[in-house]
Amino acid sequence: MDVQLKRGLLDVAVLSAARRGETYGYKIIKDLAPDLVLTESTLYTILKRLEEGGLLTSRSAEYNGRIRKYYRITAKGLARIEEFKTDWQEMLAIYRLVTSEGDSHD
Amino acid sequence: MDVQLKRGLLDVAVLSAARRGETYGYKIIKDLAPDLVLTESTLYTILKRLEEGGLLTSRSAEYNGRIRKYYRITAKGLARIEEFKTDWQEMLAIYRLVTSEGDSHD
DNA sequence: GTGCAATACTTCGTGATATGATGTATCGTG
DNA sequence: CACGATACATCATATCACGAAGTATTGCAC
Repeated sequence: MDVQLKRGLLDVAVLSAARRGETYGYKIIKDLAPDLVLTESTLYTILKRLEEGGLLTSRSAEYNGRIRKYYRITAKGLARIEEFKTDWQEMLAIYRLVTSEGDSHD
Repeated sequence: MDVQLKRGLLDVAVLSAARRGETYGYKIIKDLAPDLVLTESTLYTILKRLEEGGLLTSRSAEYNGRIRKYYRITAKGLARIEEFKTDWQEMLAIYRLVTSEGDSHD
């Protein structure tokens, strides 16, 4: 998929993965995998940004000898998803503009 | 609208503006204006990129004392729009993933 | 006839961001 | 022990949108 197109979905996709309950980076990658492919470096960059922005909170805990950083979505994160829904409507309008075959007006 | 979200549409929106016939920068801005706001610096950057990529061709001509650079879409540009339509289906899948309310409200 | 908005294109600098490469460390399996 | 999977982190790089600033002409109001 086109990188630029993907950009707008990355943040919200990660947020949505955290919406169903506490989760962690490696799991998010696996969970999104069928629909959205992202590498570790991309994901951890996003997680850091979302946490710094207050859209996610985290706690580190040891699990089976490995440290896991568990993320939880905040109210701000949920609000972000709602904003996305509004934005999507604008996206749809542009999508229709782009895909409307020359219906010859003007 | 969210900048990242907009990114994926800019190129194809500009291409679609050129699909209905030869057009030029300033006009594209006005034509897209209701649906998609973009400044001159953004648009001309995009036009340059699209031309360098062979998605548009241009010719400069004087119109009423001012120089206009007319753009025409190429086969490659049209193909890019078709690709976008495919990508959009993937976008839709992710959109549904993001907007599907928690299948169980716990 | 001067000022100002609109038309029209260009270039530069900056900030945001996705991603490959690389590194660290543990666990399970053959 | 070797190796893949699990798990997180950081750095360098390339791409890109956009504000700022510049150049130049037309047309209109005063």
